[in-house]
Amino acid sequence: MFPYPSGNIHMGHVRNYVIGDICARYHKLKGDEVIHPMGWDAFGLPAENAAIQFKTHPQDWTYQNIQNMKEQLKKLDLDIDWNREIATCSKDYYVHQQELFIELYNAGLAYKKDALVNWDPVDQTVLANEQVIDGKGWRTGAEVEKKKLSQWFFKITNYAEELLNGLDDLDLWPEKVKTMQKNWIGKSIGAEIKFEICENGNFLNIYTTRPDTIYGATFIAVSINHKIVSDNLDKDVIEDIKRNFASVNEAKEKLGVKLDIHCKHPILDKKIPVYIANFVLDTYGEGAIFGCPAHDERDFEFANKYSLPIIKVIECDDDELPYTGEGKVINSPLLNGLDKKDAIERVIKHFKKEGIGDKKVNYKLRDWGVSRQRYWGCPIPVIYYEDGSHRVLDKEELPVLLPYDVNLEGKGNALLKKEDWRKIICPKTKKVAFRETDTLDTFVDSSWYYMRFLNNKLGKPFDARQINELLPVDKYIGGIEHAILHLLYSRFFMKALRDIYGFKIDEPFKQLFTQGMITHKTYRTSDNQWVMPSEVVSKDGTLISVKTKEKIEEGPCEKMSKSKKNVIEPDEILSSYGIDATRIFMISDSPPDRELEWTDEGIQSSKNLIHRLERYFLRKKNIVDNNVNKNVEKFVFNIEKNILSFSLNKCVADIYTLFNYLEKTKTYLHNSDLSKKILTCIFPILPKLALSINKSLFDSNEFKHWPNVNANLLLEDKITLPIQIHGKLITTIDTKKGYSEEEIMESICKLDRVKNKIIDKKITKVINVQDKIINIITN
RNA sequence: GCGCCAGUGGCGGAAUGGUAGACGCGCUGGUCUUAGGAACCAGUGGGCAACCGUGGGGGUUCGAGUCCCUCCUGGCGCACCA
Repeated sequence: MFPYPSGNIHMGHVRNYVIGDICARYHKLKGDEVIHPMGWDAFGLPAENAAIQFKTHPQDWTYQNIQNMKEQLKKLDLDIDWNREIATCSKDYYVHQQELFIELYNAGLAYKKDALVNWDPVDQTVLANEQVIDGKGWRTGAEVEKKKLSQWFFKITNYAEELLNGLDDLDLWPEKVKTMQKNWIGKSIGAEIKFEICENGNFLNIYTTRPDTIYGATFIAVSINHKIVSDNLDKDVIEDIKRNFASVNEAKEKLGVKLDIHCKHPILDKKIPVYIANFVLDTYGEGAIFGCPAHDERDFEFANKYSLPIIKVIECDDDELPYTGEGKVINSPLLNGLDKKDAIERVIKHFKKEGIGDKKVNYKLRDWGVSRQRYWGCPIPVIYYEDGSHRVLDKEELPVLLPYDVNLEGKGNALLKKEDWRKIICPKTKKVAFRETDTLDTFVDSSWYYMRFLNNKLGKPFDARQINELLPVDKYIGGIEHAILHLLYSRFFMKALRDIYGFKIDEPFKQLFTQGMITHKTYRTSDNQWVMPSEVVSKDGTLISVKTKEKIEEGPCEKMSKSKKNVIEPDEILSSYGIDATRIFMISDSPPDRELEWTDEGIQSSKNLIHRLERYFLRKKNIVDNNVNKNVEKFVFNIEKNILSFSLNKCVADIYTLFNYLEKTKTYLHNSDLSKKILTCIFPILPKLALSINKSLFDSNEFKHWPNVNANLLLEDKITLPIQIHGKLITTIDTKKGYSEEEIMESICKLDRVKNKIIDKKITKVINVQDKIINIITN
């Protein structure tokens, strides 16, 4: 995943890109065609905020950061093809994105509608859901308001079913990510039922997954934002109710307001009251439910509070109420005696016959709101006429360039104030028109960048032939924090563009690897001020601050973060430990998908290993051990296996194992062919070290091919066979593969440890797993 | 509350149902020295031993860290989703 150019690379980037680099270098040695690109997710709020804070321009700030971070990345010896570099804020990128927007619009996948959005009253902008934390703006801390605004949406819901089903085929994705996406899409199967409103004969739609409990329905509850509310109550009254609801949001206490209307029960001849309830979501289903207090916890709580009847319709004890489990239906003439599944089927059939309901599949997933009231983003290619109508531009009218010269002072979107940019004469109608001032969510930028990498200089977004040939991305590496947003949006884009451009590709990323975070101990003073690790020293067993000599408390290991000051700067590490030690430490202590704890001992021992390897190859050639070929062969085999399975921590163990063996047996390979093999295998992990040794031993500047593994050499002839009695290990015996059971049992029975165990016992059974283990069973 | 993942030495972690603890860190003892952010050698799950040991309890199996059931603990995600 490409980085956001925030200023400096951090250790998380280092780990991410080192893991990817090892894979890329390995596959190149295997002769595979490898595209290993890098780019910048360069639009977004932080640039604008920084620009205001430091009195610079978002573009200047961003490009300066890109330049800086590119230099830092280059120090990591990454085998990146910089010719493919893209920055999403460059017009060479976002202009093509405007074309995609037009295509999506023409395909009916982009549309405009009024919607309730998160509005930050301080920053005067809409915030994405993920930028709202506990109901407050992430940057301002201000209470976020719900505001109705006209917004652009992408119709991701059209693909809900396919996005869900497609997960089953992503067998190289972590289960966790797939589960998260599944939950986010949130498919449920239920029924939609029309309730007739007694007072006016209109209908109210509700969605339920439990139509089998319909006989237990004693009230209807709707969301405060439901249309029926504004039809029946004055604005001020609604505002009052909203305020009242907001006051108990945290406590989740059930609140309701009774409306002056009733619904007819769809089967029974009775009227049931309609409430506005604070626990009914306007964003799920129809924003309206029927309440069945006997078999739903929320309805039960609500019914008790407002003294509504509770009618039991699923068999259970009274003290079990609300009972939400399975059981036989009771008190329901049409459904009595049926189990849940049959009752649901039966009642839906009835509703269908009566024309008041049907089976309904519902998704939690909502359409993707892509409008942002911000300057630093991709302009949406739309214009508005003075009569309020709008027109999406034609491709020929592109590009809509983001103006550089804007006034970022003050609040709100700078584009709104940029009158000479906003106001145009529409070339088609010759009428006065105004450009759309909202820009696209940055997640749009990152939804298709992997396609642009295939040819970043093309005069159109991408070449369909190339997409078909090269996508999906074979290995995609990044943090799990993108599990839903970026990875779901990208999957949607792949499918939508497939349908528009006729690609044969359904999924953008074949294998997803989510690397773990890097953690570090935290330090704080007695008055709870965070302290940088580099400012802490140990003196006489206690930690003190270098600067103030204050006593320092050591806290738990946590994700590196600037706020807790427990960060290690890659630049400092690279200059004191070097690139090779830094790279190998990134994969040493933990499997790459788990947390890695940064420790001084860890990085130091990585550095020691690098020195050890350097020293080893300087030694005079001395090949004495006749197992050396076999051990090198095993090494090649294991490294390859472990790179392919992302078990990179085991690659490090493989290196130690090999060199422990070589040094133990005093086998020095110097410039032998075996050295070349070994160096080729460590090259993907430690390119600088491998190249420098390669230069001095072989006067060569490259590694050409990954060594072929000679499977015959891997076969062990001699084995140490474990001997068990009743499944417990007793001893081992050295033998050769292919021993005969009869002969070996004879020797085994002579072994003291075995003899003592089976003395005055009879062997009733011998389980011989040939060449693996022998288990002796006695009476 | 729902879902997912994970519990193995002092620590990070290895183990296609077949010798638990590879490899590293740390620690102990020793060697060497142009005193280093070294290097080298030996040792390092517990127990004097028989033996005991992979969160607890059951089960399947000749054999379980691994499979099944159940409980406990921790982490992550979602969360009034009807």
